[in-house]
Amino acid sequence: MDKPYSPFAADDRRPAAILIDAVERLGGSMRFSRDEEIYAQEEDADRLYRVVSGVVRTSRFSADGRRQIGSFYYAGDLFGFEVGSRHVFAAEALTDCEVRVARRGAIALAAGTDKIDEAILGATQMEMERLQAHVVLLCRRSAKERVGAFLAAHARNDPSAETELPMSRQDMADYLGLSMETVSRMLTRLQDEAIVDFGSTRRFQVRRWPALAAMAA
Amino acid sequence: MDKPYSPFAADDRRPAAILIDAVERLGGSMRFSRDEEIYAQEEDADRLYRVVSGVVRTSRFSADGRRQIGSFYYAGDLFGFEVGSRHVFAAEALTDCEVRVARRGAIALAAGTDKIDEAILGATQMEMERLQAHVVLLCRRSAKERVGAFLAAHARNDPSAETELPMSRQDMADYLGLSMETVSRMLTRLQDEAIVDFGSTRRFQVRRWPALAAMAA
DNA sequence: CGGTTAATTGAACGCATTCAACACGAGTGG
DNA sequence: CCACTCGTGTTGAATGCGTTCAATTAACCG
Repeated sequence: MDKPYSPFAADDRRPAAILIDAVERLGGSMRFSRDEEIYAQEEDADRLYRVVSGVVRTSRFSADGRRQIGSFYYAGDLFGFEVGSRHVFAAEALTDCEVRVARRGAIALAAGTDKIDEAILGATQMEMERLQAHVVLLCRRSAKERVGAFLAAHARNDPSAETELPMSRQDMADYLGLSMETVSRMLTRLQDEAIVDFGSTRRFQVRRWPALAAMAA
Repeated sequence: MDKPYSPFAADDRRPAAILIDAVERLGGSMRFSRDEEIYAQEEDADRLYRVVSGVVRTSRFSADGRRQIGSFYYAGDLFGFEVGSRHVFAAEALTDCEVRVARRGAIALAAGTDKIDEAILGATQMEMERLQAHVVLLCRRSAKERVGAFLAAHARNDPSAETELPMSRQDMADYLGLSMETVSRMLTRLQDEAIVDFGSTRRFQVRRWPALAAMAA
């Protein structure tokens, strides 16, 4: 099993091992093209998903049309268990992607109900940790810090390499609770301060990791 | 068992029934006076708690000293299971209160590991729903809407009765991601618009429920 | 009562938004 | 190969919302 990479996951991913395994063995493979819906807001949440390749985005529209991005999921990540019996967020393919899907019932049969509950609990708690960190980020941090933290999360696996951002500025904005323009401004500012260096609009290189990492804390 | 009241809980609290029961039967009773710590940030999370009387607040200090309030828990609410093995938030008595406490291990022995995992999973998912709603609130809503939603959540059980707010303006501010002054200003504004009516600083009556409820959506 | 903390109000500031114009890149067709 | 277009991203200027700092008032508790 290849080591999963996710900028948003907590470091310890052990509890999910059994789920990853089960989805891998019992799941069917599906392909989605860019912007295609994987599941809808309010849809029954009786499946577990794992990204094989590409990137998935979860989002939610409020009554007034404002969009909130829940998270981004990368190759190796599990998703679709964020909440109770119905999905609060919809999931869409951010890029063309391949996803493995397994019914919860099938996993429970194969692994035992207690095992799956324990594993889902572990995975859910990791997700919750991320959410709590996100609340703090949104509540207590400036636009520059939010954007910096976002870049740091994406670069953290290999800060010396060039990092690709698969999502649009609008996606970043809707995740960070900012306007697209502010995201753009903060990016140029981080660039002006020689903290990062954007080769193209969606590729960047970290110049001063300590300064960037400090924003993620 | 009296019906639990919590302004922040999701409507369906069924999954937690077994936990409530277990904590009730196996737990010991503890009393805390105002502002006393129930458990600390980073402390081991091997216990489950249930509020018998009074109000509990969970909070977290970041490195730079800024405080974030996680949630408030009222009589009947379970808390202490927000996340993995260590508490991310600390818990304090907001008012003098009585709390029942049980070790997870004891509950598992009595109810079976699978049962407790299932129940904790259900409770965790409810907590996550609240967190997701909170993220949307913080990301996408104005100060007035946030304060309105907060009041609506507290008044929703009995919108025609007078509602008491047990927490300070600063607590509200740290929960809503606003400054204390802004909270105060928005409250007077809601009062000026005849949406609510404050008899004293911590007691209010809803005047126009539809207008207030609209902010909670 | 006086002393203390909590809450409100005012004024000035600053950060992020909004609206608008412009730049850039990829793809298309002449 | 260049002109054109469309989507995406950047930049500028003006506005406004929420913060900050400071002063005042209200509630609480001895």
